[in-house]
This record gives sequence, C-alpha cells and structure tokens, in this order.
Amino acid sequence: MGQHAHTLHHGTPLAVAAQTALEASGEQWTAMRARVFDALAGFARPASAYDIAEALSKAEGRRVAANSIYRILDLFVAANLARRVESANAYLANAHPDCIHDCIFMICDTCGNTTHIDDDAVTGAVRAAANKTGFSTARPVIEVRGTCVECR
Amino acid sequence: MGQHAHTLHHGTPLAVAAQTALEASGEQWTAMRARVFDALAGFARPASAYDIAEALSKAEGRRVAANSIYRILDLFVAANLARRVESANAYLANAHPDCIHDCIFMICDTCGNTTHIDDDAVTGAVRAAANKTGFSTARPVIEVRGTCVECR
DNA sequence: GGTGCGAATGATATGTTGTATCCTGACCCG
DNA sequence: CGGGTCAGGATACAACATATCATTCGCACC
Repeated sequence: MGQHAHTLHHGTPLAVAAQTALEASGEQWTAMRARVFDALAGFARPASAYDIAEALSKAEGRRVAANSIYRILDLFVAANLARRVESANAYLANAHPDCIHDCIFMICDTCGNTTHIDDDAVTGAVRAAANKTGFSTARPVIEVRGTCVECR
Repeated sequence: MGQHAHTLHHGTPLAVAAQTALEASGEQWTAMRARVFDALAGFARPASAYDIAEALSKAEGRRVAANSIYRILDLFVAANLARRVESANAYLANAHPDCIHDCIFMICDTCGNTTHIDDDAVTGAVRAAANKTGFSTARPVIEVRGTCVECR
C-alpha cells in the first residue's frame, strides 16, 4: 500500500495550509478566496458551486454569483486546495494541500458522505493500465459509489 | 491482467446482442429503443442525451424530447447496454452487453475519443481498497483523462 | 365490440450545473 | 495623472437533468 505520513489539517490550520499552497502556486490569497475556502471546508459533503454561492450569500447578506465561485474553485483545483468529485458534480476541500495524490473517493449513495483514500499502488496501477495502451494519462478519476459504514 | 475472451459486436449484430440483453432483463425492445441504441452506437465518442435527441430529431423529422432519451438511456445503463461516462456527462454504447465488467475509460481531452479496457485485476484492487475501509462498493467509476495516441 | 388496465412515449415546465461577455474598482508603476 | 493588470461583479445564456401530467397503443377480459 502506498501509505505515507500526511500532515492533516483542519480548522484554521487548514486555511493556513491552503493559503500557503495557493501562494506557492503564484496566486493571491484574497479575502474572497478565503471565504470560499472556509465555506467549502465547512461542508461535510461535496458541495456544488451553487451550494457555496448560497452559503456565502447568506453569510454575507448579499448575492454572490455562481460564476465567481467557479472561478475560484477552478483555481483551488489547479492548486490542489480542492478536488472535484466528477460523479457528484461537486467539490471537496483537500485536507492536505501540501502533497499531491491521485486519490480515490468513496461516495455514499445514501447519505452523501464522502471519504477518500490515497493508495498509490492502486492509482498507479490504473495509470499503468491506461499508459500501456499508448494513452497518456493526465488525471485519473477514481471514485467509488456505494454505501458507507453508517448507512450499511 | 484480467483478460478474457469477449464477443465484440458491431453494426447489426451489436443491435441484436443489445436486444437480447435488454429482453433478458425483462424489458421490451421497442422501435424507439432500437433507434436510440442505433443513434448512440453511431457516435464515435460519448454522446449526451441531447446529442442523441438531436440526431434522432433530424433523422425522423420530428422533435424528440430529451426526457424520452434519458428514460431509455437509464434503462440501457441498468441493463448494461450502455455506460455513463461520469466525467463527460455522456453515454457510450457497450460493445459487449453480454458480460459485465467494471471498466476503465480513457477519454482524450483533445479529441474526445474514448476507449476502454477491462482489467479486472485493477478494478478489483479499487473495489478491495474501498471495501477495506468498511465501505460497501456498488459501482466503481474509473476514468482516465489524458491524451490519446493520435493526439499525442 | 367495448372497456379497463398497464407500459411506453410525448409534451411541457422547471431545476441544476457550467460558461461567456462585458463592466467596475483596486492597485501598481511610470 | 494615465494606463496597465488583476480580482471580482452582473448578466445572460448554454448544457445537463428531472418532474408531472397527458396521450397512445396493445392486450386481457367480459
């Protein structure tokens, strides 16, 4: 198993790690971006851009438009601060922006809770299987739909 | 590698295999379903429900609404006649509806061409990794975004 | 032959997700 | 001051997906 030590952040330390990572990729850590990150991290489950727009609109007492959220989420994904869950059309904050993995998401079809594992042996096998056909892998999307322990 | 012999169908034999598989799952093979299947199979790349609706509308000289297509596609996916490509919000005809796999799609970000491999060792490893955490896997979504041989 | 039923499809409306375009305001720099 | 760049706002629209009710058709049954 490709296990290794992670620095897992949450709460304010997570936001700090996110800021560090975003700035490391040459982008600014603005107030708006901080609020979007906090909102995203505040969701227990994958949040859509519209979920975040709504949460922010409520919190700030003004209308925040979805396209602003998309812009910022795209930035976050590019900088590894957030991940897109393709099969849910939604996003998750990344708890360890400092290290890069192809991660495997497990999405509960009943409650929506989503966890992930980083298993480089498995993700590496997926990449290898694709590359063996001549395909050049940029980004594996590995998600597992099913039922979580609580909902079993 | 979990390779094994497949009966690969295309053209009319594929439609016949599809009909057989759909009827085996207790559903009717109607004229409309046959047309949707043909339209889907006629696309080289993953096709959205709207792509199919448009193709059918043109071919039949009448407006075919998207919801009819969605209904039929859902049926096809349930009966393994078609697959949904989650990261593309689109569908592909299954070239061998007779046997069931967790398959791995490779989607070219440049040209959109999509191929797949059936590698039970790899997909089994994904299922196993998820199940080891207590998660109960129903359906792995394994898709690889990247660049195909031609676009390299 | 009429009648009632269920399955498949049609018509329409609406909800959700994602982009495009143009504009404003802040900041920096010469 | 004047002009650049960048973040974000406003608006519109495109693309994807579902909900609801109506219609049609085949078929069993009387």
